Amino acid sequence: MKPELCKVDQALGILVGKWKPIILLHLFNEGTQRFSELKRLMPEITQKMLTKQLRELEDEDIVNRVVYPQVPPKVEYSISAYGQSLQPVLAVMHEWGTNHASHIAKMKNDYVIGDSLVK
Amino acid sequence: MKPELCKVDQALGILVGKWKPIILLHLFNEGTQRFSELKRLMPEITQKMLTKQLRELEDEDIVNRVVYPQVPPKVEYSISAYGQSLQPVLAVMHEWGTNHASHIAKMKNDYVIGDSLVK
DNA sequence: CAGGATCCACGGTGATACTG
DNA sequence: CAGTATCACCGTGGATCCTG
Repeated sequence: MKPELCKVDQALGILVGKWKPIILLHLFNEGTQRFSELKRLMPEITQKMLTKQLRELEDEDIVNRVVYPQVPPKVEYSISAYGQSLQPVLAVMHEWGTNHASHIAKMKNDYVIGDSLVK
Repeated sequence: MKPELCKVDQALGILVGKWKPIILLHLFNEGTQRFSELKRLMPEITQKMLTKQLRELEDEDIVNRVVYPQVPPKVEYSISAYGQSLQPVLAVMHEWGTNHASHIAKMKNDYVIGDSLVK
């Protein structure tokens, strides 16, 4: 079987990107946001990256981009109607991810205790 | 909020890798497999990549690696007890991914029809 | 059989500067 | 304000050869 035929990769494809999950989280939680508001919510992201990741999400019809023709410019981003369908997916991943973090922590801890040695 | 704090990234982290989803799919569907069997199931993967991705999944306690001390070597891989917890996650992603593929196809199709122009 | 070791190409990401 | 343009780095993945 070829990797392209694995549908999991379809979902993975739109989520992969250093900032995409956090961008989606903000749009889901805080609702419609302007470009500058998203930037303020994620101080470490560069404008270039924010633009790029938003464009990619827009191309996949996950987010809506609304431009107000005025000066200074105003652009609002929001989760599209179709994008709402991602919510359960993100919820499952978030839940599993939360548990996984503690699972790995516990594994390492057990090892240290059993070995009586750090590192 | 820092991207590292997004738990979705935890799940993403263990799934990201060109061959990981397909490897997991085979281990879930076909059960325990030898290294060479996995290689045969995925003719396009290189030995280096198969080894690397399996090691990473093993490090996350998703797959078990059992070495039989014999000549020639025999190594079997399987989904770990903990790794089973990934099944619902993959199922949701697979389902969403399947629908997404047709959604995007439909979008492009609508565009072509509405515009009466190809490309 | 199941890797390990190298070398290399490519794309994603970041820093910075500029613009309508 | 909301981008675009350019340059540079680095990790992922691939090709190839070697080994217990």
